[in-house]
Amino acid sequence: MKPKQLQKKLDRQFYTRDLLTVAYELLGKHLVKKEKGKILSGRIIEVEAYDGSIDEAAHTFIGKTKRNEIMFNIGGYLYVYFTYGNHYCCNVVTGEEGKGTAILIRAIEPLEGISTMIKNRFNRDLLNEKEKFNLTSGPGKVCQALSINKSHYGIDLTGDEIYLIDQPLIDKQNVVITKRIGIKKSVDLPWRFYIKDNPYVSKK
DNA sequence: CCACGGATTGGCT
DNA sequence: GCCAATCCGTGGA
Repeated sequence: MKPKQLQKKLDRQFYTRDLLTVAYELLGKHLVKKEKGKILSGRIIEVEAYDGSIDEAAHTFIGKTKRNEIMFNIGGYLYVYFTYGNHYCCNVVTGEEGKGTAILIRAIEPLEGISTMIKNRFNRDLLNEKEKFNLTSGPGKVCQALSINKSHYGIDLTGDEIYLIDQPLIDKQNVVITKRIGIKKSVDLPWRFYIKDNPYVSKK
């Protein structure tokens, strides 16, 4: 890790650009969560883009509701939703105000605060070999490991609690662009981006 | 008020 | 690979 003063937080301008551009560029960036002085962070390995204007799988396809309203903000806010009765998933809102676009963070590679993430995920202090890559290899897992829940809905990512740190993408030649998974509508849009061969990529 | 299904996960076959 | 768990948001009556 670089010393703190050399780290550059991604700013509003980064998030307000085109959905797919931001989705691609999120790969390799560091996601940071601060809570009670503890820092939890990881490198973004896998994302999916959602655009309510043309994409039936997006939560904003039905228009603005109380649940999805933050997705219509200008880029740089956190959209957290609850699903399947158990899981939270977090998204980065992108674009200009009113677009209804966001990017689901599907997997990260743990960097800082790993022991806390283990505790958050499994309520234990140690992992067996099988669990090592099970820590943050899915959208629900990422939120559980970082303790992200509905209380973080709408957080401004240019603030100090949850934010992203700029990093060069060292796997540029290893980015895979393919169809999204776990959805039933608009299944053919190639809006899933991940780093090939990284062990934290979620299933398939 | 009620019915339905989901941007998932983990356990079992 | 298959499937149940679990509950809230959404839409229709």
